[in-house]
Amino acid sequence: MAGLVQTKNPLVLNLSRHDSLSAEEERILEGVVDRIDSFRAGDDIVLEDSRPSESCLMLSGFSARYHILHDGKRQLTALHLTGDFLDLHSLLLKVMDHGVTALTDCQIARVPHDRLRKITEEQPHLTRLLWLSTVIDAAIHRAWIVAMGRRSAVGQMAHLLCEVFLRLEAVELTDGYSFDFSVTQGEVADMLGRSTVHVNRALQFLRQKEILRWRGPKVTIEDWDRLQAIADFDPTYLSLRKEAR
Amino acid sequence: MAGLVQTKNPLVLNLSRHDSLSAEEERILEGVVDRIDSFRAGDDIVLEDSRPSESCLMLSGFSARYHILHDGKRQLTALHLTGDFLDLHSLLLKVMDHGVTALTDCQIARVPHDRLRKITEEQPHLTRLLWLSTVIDAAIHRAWIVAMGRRSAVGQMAHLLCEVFLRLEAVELTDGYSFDFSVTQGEVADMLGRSTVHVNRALQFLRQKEILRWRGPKVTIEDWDRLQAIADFDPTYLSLRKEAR
DNA sequence: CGACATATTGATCGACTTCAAGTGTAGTGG
DNA sequence: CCACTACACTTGAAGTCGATCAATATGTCG
Repeated sequence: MAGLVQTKNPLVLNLSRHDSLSAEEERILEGVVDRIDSFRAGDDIVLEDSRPSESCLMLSGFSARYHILHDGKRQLTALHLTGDFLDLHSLLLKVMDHGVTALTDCQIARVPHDRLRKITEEQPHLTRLLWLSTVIDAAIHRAWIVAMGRRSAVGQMAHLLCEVFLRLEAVELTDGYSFDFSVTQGEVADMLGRSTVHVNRALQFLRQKEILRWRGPKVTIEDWDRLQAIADFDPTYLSLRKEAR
Repeated sequence: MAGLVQTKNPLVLNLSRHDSLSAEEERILEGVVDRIDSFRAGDDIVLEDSRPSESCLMLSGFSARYHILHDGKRQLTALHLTGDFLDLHSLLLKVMDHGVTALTDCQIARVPHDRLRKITEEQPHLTRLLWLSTVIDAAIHRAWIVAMGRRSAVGQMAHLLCEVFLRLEAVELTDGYSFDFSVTQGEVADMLGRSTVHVNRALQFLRQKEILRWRGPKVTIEDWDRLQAIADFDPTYLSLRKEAR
């Protein structure tokens, strides 16, 4: 269970990125997590069409929302890393419109819906911050739509890497411009909506231009400015500024 | 101003699609709309990077969220019709990460953020329903991502039409399998992330197979079953069932 | 009618997919 | 320590989908 030890509750860390929390609010969030579960890479964490009675918070690893089409094709619609909720929206949607799969081994904390519901009854400010986290989810969806629709494969790849870097940096999982991102090119292809071969070639392009290194799980951004330029990247949508919400 | 007359407040109609409202809640929603504004096709309703102090609710017409890339390409990331909020998320995001443009002439109701905020302080159930509406937005985003990434142009086109039909039906703007949808093929192209020419050809395919008719603003689905089949369409993500939230 | 936007069509081009090997690299068991 | 296996990554070739370019309708509105 190495790597799990954290000073603060991950939910506190997550929400306090966007606004300050009172001591009282922190106390409440401490009590909201039920138990912790582990998953192996490839496991399903949440099933499509299920009706969860708790939501899942990532403590470590990477997971992704996915859809499978009738012809067997898969599309990932979101990537989750430490601190992210994977299915907070199930509190309101009731029925999952997608599954969630573990891309790497990962640990998640279970947050029972009745406790979240109690927060919505009694803690308006915390409720708004939880709401905010689903709204940021949606902003990321929009950025993906733009990238899929109107960027080249290389631009889209670069955009994803910019996003992942900043999101990991926000939870202190980067080391300079390096970070662990142990997903396969096939999985990246399913995020981008492209073929594995093409993802491979986009990465080769970025490597050959000395913008990126990616050996095994370790990604290093060698030229952040050019990566951003290729991606036409604007980080606004990640809402990484703290302000009163 | 024809067509505006409605028995119920549009916000009541919107939220009561997903759960029942008390008389008290309906009364509160009646008082939440400030004024009504009109826009002409092509107008910007909300600007990217702005910090709105009110959110906009569609009363009539069609509008869309959009992003413009550095090279001038445009991608629409959401389509809004009667009853939809275009920027409810600005209540929490504070800064708009996209613009909203009027695709047709349209009327919108302004809902001041301070009144919405008051609801979040005092009305947990209404707050959850507002939250739900942003969460459905996100579910639609995911459906678009899947369609862009893993469906053919024809499948994607069919999927969009299935979605628009059901959403319009939910607000009683359909007439059997017909509805008004006066957007240009260029605008559809910007929703799908494809070229105008290709959208034209996808539509011709659907027409030639006698699945669809589309003359001027009027769309008629001639074969709903085959349209759904081509789209591989599952309406779950639209959350069109009423249940306790 | 003229002006302008939108829709349609054809031809060409290129990005990306698919298919099919081949090349690591890590893990397993003898 | 060395086969042997299993993935993942890489590469090349061929094919296709969809983009782009360029005309030509068609339609609408003043």
